[in-house]
Amino acid sequence: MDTDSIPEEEKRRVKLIVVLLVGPPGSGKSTFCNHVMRASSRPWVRICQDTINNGKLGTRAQCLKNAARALKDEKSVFIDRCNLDRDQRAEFVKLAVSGIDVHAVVLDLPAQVCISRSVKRTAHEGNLQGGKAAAVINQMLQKKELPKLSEGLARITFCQNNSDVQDAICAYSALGPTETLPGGYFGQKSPDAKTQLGILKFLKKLDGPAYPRPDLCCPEGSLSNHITQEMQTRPEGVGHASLLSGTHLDLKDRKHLAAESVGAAVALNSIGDCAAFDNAPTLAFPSISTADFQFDLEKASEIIVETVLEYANKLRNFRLVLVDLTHKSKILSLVKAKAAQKNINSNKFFTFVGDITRLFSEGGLHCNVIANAANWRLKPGGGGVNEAIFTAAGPMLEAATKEQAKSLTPGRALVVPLPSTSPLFSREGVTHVIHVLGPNMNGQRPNCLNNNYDEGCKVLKEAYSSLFEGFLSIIFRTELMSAQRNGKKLRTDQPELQGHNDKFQENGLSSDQKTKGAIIYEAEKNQKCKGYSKYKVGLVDADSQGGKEHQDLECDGGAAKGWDIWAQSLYHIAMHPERHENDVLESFCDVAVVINDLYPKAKRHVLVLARMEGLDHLADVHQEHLQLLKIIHETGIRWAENFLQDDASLIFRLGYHSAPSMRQLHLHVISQDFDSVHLKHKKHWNSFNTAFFRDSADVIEEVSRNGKATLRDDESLLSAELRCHRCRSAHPNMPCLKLHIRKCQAPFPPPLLQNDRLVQAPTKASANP
DNA sequence: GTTCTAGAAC
DNA sequence: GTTCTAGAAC
Repeated sequence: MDTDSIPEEEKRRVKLIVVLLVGPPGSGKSTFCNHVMRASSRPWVRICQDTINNGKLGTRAQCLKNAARALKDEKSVFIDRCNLDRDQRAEFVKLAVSGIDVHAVVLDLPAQVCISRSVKRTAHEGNLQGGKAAAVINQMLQKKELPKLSEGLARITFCQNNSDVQDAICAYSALGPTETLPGGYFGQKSPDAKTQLGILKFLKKLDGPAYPRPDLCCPEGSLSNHITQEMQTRPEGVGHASLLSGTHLDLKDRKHLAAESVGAAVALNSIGDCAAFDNAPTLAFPSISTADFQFDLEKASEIIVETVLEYANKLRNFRLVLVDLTHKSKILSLVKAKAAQKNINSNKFFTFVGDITRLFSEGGLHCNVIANAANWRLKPGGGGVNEAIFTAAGPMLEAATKEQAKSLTPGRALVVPLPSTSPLFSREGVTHVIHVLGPNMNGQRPNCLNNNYDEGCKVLKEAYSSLFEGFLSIIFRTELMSAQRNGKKLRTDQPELQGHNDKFQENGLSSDQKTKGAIIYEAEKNQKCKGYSKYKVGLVDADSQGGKEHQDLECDGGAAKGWDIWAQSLYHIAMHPERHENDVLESFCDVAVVINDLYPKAKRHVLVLARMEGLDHLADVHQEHLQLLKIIHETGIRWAENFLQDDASLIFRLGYHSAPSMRQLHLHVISQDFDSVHLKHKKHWNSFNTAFFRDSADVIEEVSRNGKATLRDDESLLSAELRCHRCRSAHPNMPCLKLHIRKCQAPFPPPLLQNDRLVQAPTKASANP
């Protein structure tokens, strides 16, 4: 974005950032910068010492000079050099003056990875390639000194694998010109480590707030034993978090904070699995209705665990944290016990003792969303969590809330994006507050249910479902905003879809976090449906979707569910893209994965896989997956457009097979030349050129309107006569058809030219209305 | 999803 | 001889 296009008043608020990339050659520093710069709406300058001198190696002084010049031009800066030790970083840290933050992004990938990348390079800017790379990198890593906040850095993000890198790219890509990221340590790494430390070592050596590992259950007996022993000797109320935050913190100055695994029975598969959740979107929530509203604790804990269980498998990478101020909290013990019984994944759900308004600053637990046990008037005061949150957030929370709704009914949740000026945002990294109103059993408070627990349990369940739905929708909207920031808008002129777009723009992480439309989340009342993001704009009546034949989307943990082994390869790639690095073209913000079709049926044919359990095929798609469908669509469009840059003569169609052979929802992005040796059978042709193929834009429209897509999976479509997709002429067999389509240049049938079903180069599109 | 095979149809 | 189809195996 050109700074000239930023309005004057905005310009004054532009928040500049200097990001020092820290990592040896081959760690992906330049790639990181390029990804962010391509996707970001903020102006960036990449300063690379390897090329700064007219394309040749330059000096640190030149880098500094260029950085200062870029900042003067109100451009944020990437310092793309190794920056491996403190001295190398020091001069750049001095660029931090008023209004300019200096961050570090540490690309701490295994040395072998960096060496292997460097060895393979053929055109590295610094001419470090081939065999000498290994020696140089090993030498450099000997001197590595991980950065610390005390050097003067405002934020340090540690990336230890590709997934961490992707997350960091997303975080920086999503930053508008006036935004910044919360300060502190992100990711987990002891700044004192020279090499990858054993996990216990690095947990004990953190020198500042970092994510604690409350959920730590190590498969190796030695570690868990060690921790158990330490817990036995620590002062009461001081849990893992304090232990993990290490010896540099004065425990006396801290409130007693304890993070506790609620699923201790579940051992993690590997330490890597723990790390995957460190940067996951996290919702911290208090127990609803059990304090002032005097709801029965036993029943409440049952409902919490039951609802968490339903949501825990809906998305791969997020965390839910039940928070209470006191270690002796009965509700925490009850929930802990019940969650352990149910074997809930302790990465995704755990309890935490602490002040919900100071989880990061005092407990090192970063939660980007917190829930408020609100009152029906959505007003501050009244003590408890409500008063604490309104006080900590400042008056802007009341104003932001008021803009959205004046009151809340029991069982509902209201998502309020927090203005970036709020201390909760800047200090704790909280981007949204979700107000929740639970059922009341206290005669001294409004809407008392007089011990009617049939109704009470129903309402409490709705309250938690609404809360979790609100949280998941924030994740989806954030992903979508990120997609839109890539400079592409959803390709649809459907008024209904446009409306959804507007909603996202209003309620996503906009630069000033302002919102207009109110989104009230309500639980799906039909217990048969386990959908999770049904939302409506404005204050709406709670109505049931009643009678809809929703499928149970519960996760099966990877079981075949009737799919043969050969049909599961896409599923495995979607669930574990890190294990298929050679196949994965792009992993988009943990939501979608792009791969080449193994047997492409055209010159260009890629698949966009949904990274969500339980979405085996189009039949599993419902209203709650709308955002995901849009992200997949957007990703597909982006790939089509990339291909068009290479070959403007191509035309793409995006869609789903009504009844795919392979498990895991996947979007086909396929060029319409159908020029491929793999296109052999009638079934191949008809699966892309009859109603069996459902255009992505139509699917989105149908799901948005009807909550599901129309499927045309009758076998007769696949065995229908062969017809050219352009001129509709019939052909006796595949060779004849293939001969014909090679030369047929007839315009596409009118239905294909509507609703953006075809993606083509702009000049072609205008010539082919 | 693919490959392979056998037999039918042309 | 070539193409198509269906079924089995993976």
